[in-house]
Amino acid sequence: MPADEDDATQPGLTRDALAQAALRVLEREGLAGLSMRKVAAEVGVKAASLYWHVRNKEELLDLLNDALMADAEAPPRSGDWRTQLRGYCQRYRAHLLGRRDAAKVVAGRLAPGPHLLRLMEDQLDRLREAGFSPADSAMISYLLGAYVQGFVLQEQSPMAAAETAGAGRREVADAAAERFRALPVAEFPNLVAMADDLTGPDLDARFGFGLERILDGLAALLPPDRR
Amino acid sequence: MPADEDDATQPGLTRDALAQAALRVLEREGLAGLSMRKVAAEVGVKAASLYWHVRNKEELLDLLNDALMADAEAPPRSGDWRTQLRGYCQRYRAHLLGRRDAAKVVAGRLAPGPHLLRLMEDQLDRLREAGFSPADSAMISYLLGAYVQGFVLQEQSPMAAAETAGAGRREVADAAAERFRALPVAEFPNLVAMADDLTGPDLDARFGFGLERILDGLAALLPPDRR
DNA sequence: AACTGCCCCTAACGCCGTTAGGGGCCCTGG
DNA sequence: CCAGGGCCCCTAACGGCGTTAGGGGCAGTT
Repeated sequence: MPADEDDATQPGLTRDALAQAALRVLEREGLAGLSMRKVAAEVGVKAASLYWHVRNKEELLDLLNDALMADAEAPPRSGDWRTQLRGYCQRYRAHLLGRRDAAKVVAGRLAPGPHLLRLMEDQLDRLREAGFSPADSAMISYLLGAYVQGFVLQEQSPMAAAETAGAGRREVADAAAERFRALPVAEFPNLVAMADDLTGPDLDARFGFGLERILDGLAALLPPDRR
Repeated sequence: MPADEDDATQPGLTRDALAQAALRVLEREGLAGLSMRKVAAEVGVKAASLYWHVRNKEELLDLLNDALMADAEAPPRSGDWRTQLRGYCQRYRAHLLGRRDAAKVVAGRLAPGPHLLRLMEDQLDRLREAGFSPADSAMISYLLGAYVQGFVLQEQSPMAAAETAGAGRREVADAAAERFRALPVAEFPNLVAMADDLTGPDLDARFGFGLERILDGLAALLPPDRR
């Protein structure tokens, strides 16, 4: 009977191998298409066998959540605090955007995995070094996380929808702009007038804009000589 | 045969009645427990019948999304722009927090429903009035939305998990703090030291902190005499 | 009276998460 | 050498899910 499916069947199944398999299934099928049965098949095993390694799907998603963060990198430790913090947020966004449905997996998961903890630790360290108080540093970390995750969640979901349909990123934005323009002008004058501003496809610029506003606000917390 | 279930069976089924039923099921069972079959039962009908009124579950979720925003209220049009904008964000957060799984339903839904459009229109109006350019106003609206949704998503999900388990909001926070404190100090000195700051249960304060930073950043966009 | 939409039904498809229970395999201790 | 026991996978099944096909009754129109 032919046995080997693709890979790590050799050394027996590890939780780590499961996480990697889940990662591949996520990339291929999206979060909605990620099922126990498919992950099991990915490692060459039947669905029920997964429950030996994992309590339930929720726990598998925790593993997946951490695996998604495994190769996230902190920005170089050079430049002022603002440069470093900006680097953090932009890398985080790019990282999430680069993996299918990553924002949906990450968002609202209660416990950060070890890889994310490592990043948080480093980020807090830099915040302290920049001169923020411990309490402020913690809140800032939370603030930045909420912004980046919220932003990516909104920009990544339409991409997922677009994959379902045939369209690309550009078409989705155009369709959205069209919907705004089609609104009754009497009732929604601003939405109609700003349709292009609201739906413009340059999400990088929109993300950067918000980020700079936040950084401006953070700078005001520091004594003038440390800004 | 006894027929009447509870309500709107009288005038025939409307999409609006469907949305209301979905809202009730959401409140009772949470998003994970919201199924076509349950919504159908809620209106006294079998599951397949829903497909006469709605293309698929996704479309029902769109209706639900709008229904969730139906009774959201804009803050009073008094005070300076900062007061009004703060009111917007705090009301939005409170509104989402007040309905079970609302953040999950709203997050990443591509098309805002009519009720949300009305709020956006009003918010844009006030931004313009405060002196922000059209392009800036659009980006600011997006920024605030991302922050509030991202924040609420992170704070509401543990509540959902807590419902599943037996714990309350407080216990969840304590458990999280315990996890941070239990980390190896050598590797995560900041996380251990700031465990209380990171998991403190006063989410209102944490939300307010981030919000004020953002508002500070926005103020810098205005000419000094309009701040 | 026949027709035509409207609105609901039953039945079924294939998928899902999860559990019960069984059976090989290998390591260990007698 | 053999018995026991953990480890790891299996088959089979449960109830629930979204969705579709096809049918039927009831209204209003022609």
